[in-house]
Amino acid sequence: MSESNAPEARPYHHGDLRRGLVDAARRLLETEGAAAMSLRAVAREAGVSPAAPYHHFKDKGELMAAVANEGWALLGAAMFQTAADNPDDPLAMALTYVAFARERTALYRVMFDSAREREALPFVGIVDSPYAWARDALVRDQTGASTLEVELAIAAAWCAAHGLAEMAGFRQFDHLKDALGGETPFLRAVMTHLGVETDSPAPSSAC
Amino acid sequence: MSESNAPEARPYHHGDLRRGLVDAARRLLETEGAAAMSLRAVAREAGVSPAAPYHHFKDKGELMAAVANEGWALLGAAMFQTAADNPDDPLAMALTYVAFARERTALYRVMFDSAREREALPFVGIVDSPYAWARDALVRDQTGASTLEVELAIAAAWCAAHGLAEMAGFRQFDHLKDALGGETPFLRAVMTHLGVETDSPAPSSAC
DNA sequence: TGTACATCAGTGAACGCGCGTTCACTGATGTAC
DNA sequence: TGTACATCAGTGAACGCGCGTTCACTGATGTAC
Repeated sequence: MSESNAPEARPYHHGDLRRGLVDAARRLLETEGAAAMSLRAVAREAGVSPAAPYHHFKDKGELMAAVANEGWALLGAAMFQTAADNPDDPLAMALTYVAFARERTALYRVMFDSAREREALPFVGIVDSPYAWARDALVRDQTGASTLEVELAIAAAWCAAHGLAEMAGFRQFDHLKDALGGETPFLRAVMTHLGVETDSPAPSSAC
Repeated sequence: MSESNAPEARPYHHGDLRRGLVDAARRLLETEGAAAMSLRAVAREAGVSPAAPYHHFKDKGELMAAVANEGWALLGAAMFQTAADNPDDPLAMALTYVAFARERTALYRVMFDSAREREALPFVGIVDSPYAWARDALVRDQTGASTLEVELAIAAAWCAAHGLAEMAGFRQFDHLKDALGGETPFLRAVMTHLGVETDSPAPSSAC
């Protein structure tokens, strides 16, 4: 009650500045965009001097990497939840992916760029593996499919989701969204077009 | 013969500095990447003082826009050529798109970002319209398809191509490329998976 | 329970840098007479 | 054909800015005795 409504009159020691910096960075990315995300701005946002972050991260790159990891963990958790709620529904998974990327564009860009160099899919090992879930679902659907075919299917779905996530906001598609009754129907329609379907019975080539 | 082999001892007036700046920018994007592409660096690369560009572009943004236009024109020309060489082959078109984006990553990023705000597809009106070609090919394939369905198909193919272009370099896919015998087979496999096919006889829902 | 001291996590001032942009200028070009 | 002059397209120095990073420092914390 009587305490100041300023940001809590932080004591000299922050408590968990590492966490605070990653959160501040995410906040900045969401509100100001990628260009505004300097180390100094992050420190400012966290209410701390420009030199403070160096007690927790070697350099700016290390902070960015931590932000990317955090982002993948968040997305992983969201997809894990979707998988639990909608078993055997690749479309629902894809829509969760796209929605996440659409809602946090700048964060998603940071995540995506960090994935470029990785050996493994970013999900693996971060959260108990939407990748594994996707693989299992596809294996269940397409009995007899080789590992290679399944991995190809996952790669394809991921590409489709990424492409859609980055393009869904294009003005060029406004009239399509209008015609279909909103953004979500548009997203569903495009993903369906690309073969990502609910409960997909895998259109076999022997028709 | 006797002339210096230095960059031609440019006279005081450049001749076509506007053109020179756009080319210099493209060169920088290809060799140094997006981060290195400052207005000053472009002027330097073009062999001109930092103030010179302001006689041809209002500000940095206007130069970037010109570079993006140039890029779309180049890509448009490449796709037009592909269309001429491989009629009725959406897959070939898609592969050309992906190859262009893969070979000039940074330029493609600039182009893509510039497309975000446009009303119309960037191709339209720049080069005699790969978009129109794509539409015609699809209309030919799927007689009776509504305009909306055709436009949805194009949107989907574009998303797929963009996603693949940005992800094809991922380390995660190395073993898939190896297993399939190289990058191109990998690209073909993914695009096929996403329904972009050579001479596509459009898998109808009445199977 | 109290005191000395090592360790940790902050501060704030300073560094050098490259950026976008502006300014007064000057060299080159072309047109009028 | 020659000269005066307006216009255009360059120059180079300067501006203020925010950046990443380093430095010597100091305040807070916890442990040993």
